[in-house]
Amino acid sequence: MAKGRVKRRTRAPDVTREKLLKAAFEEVYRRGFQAASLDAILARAGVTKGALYHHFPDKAALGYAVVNEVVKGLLLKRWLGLLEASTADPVTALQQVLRHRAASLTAGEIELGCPLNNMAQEMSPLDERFRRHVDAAFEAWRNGFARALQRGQAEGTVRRDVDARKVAAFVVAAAEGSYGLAKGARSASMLRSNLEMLGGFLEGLRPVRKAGRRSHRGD
Amino acid sequence: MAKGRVKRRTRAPDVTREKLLKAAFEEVYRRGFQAASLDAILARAGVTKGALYHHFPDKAALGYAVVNEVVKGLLLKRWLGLLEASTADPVTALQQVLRHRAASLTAGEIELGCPLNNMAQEMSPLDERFRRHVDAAFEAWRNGFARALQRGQAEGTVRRDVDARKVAAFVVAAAEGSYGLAKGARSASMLRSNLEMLGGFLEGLRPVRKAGRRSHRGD
DNA sequence: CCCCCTACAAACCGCTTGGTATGTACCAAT
DNA sequence: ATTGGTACATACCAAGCGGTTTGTAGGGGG
Repeated sequence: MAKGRVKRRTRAPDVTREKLLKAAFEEVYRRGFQAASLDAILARAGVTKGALYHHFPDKAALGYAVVNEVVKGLLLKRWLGLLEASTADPVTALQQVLRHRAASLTAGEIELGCPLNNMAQEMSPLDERFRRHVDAAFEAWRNGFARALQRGQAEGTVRRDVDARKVAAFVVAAAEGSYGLAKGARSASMLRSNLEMLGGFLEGLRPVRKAGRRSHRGD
Repeated sequence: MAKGRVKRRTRAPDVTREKLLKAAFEEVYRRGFQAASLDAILARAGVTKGALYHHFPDKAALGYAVVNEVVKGLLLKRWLGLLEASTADPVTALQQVLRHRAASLTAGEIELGCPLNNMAQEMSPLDERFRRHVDAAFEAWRNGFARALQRGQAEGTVRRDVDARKVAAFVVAAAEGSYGLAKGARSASMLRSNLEMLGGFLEGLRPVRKAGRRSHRGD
């Protein structure tokens, strides 16, 4: 055969690794993890199997890395970034986050839903390590909300008779459920409506400042 | 048995069809639709490919039938059966449904989540017909809740300043999200806590009475 | 009785899959 | 200049996939 050079670009293993992670994320986001083809990922990344199996022992490890190094950061940025930067009380700040999410929806987000939730629903029952990686990301999310609420409780802007961690878990669940339903219905308006409702629920977390306490549970 | 015949059981095409649907449901529920192997389904059903492809044109059609003839009915029975049978006001009835769901959780439900939601999340972006079948089931669910709330609005047991359909969608979303998060966290207590929170949210749907509150006690 | 269509069983097929084996260009250390 | 490990590319493989083809037992209608 001829001497034809195959122009091997200068070595940059970390760049290759990130190209793999990005391509894997995109493919997994569209097709799901199990249905995501390694060949499709490699084509998208512009590398070959040699590169993949040099950086990752197998497909599962690539999936774990996608969760830890791509999806987790993306989610925390989206849901905690604005929250932790805000100086408002946590209820208001959370409502701002919800409104900002509702205002900046993309078509892809409606169609494909939340990448973390997708992987959670698909892989949690099938791969315990997958489940733990995903749950760690969810826990970070819940903790971010819980810390904000606890701060509000300390500052007196959030009712003290609620369990901040339980409320945080509920808010995350309601948000994920809303994304999921909207994805199934292909309806951005349904998602917006649900996020608005969730904001209304948060309103009930503000302390009641009328004289005397009201009990929501009968006598 | 001198003859050693391969006892071909008497013809019962509808029985065969239901065995296929049941087996397909179980396999899809565990592995997801795409990862569900036809061979595994057939082994579970105790029939062969000839039977499958006699009753269904392809794998997708089997999936649609599972949604329409298995999952949809299961879901509506679980979430609307008790609701529509109840004579209480819709808020109370919905709270009863949530409590009943929380009380009758199985280990499999925690591990595998909601079968309809699983299929919705996996297949909605990949197959438009799948999405429509799934969405029809979700719509029936939302409509069931919405009708109950509208009845309550007509009877004066539910606030009239809320959009019953939007509230219904939110409740379904919150419930599904709760199942999903609990599945990822493998936590029955988290699911129960979330369902309880959702019940608390429903409490806010009761009409506000300026002079004292309603003190009608049921059960 | 004899059809003959229904309701399967069994064998088979092309293709894709995740994973491996092997070869080689790059580059820092010697 | 030689070496040697790193960072890939290429070719290959067995297994499993959804789907098709072919054969045939069952049983109601004539």
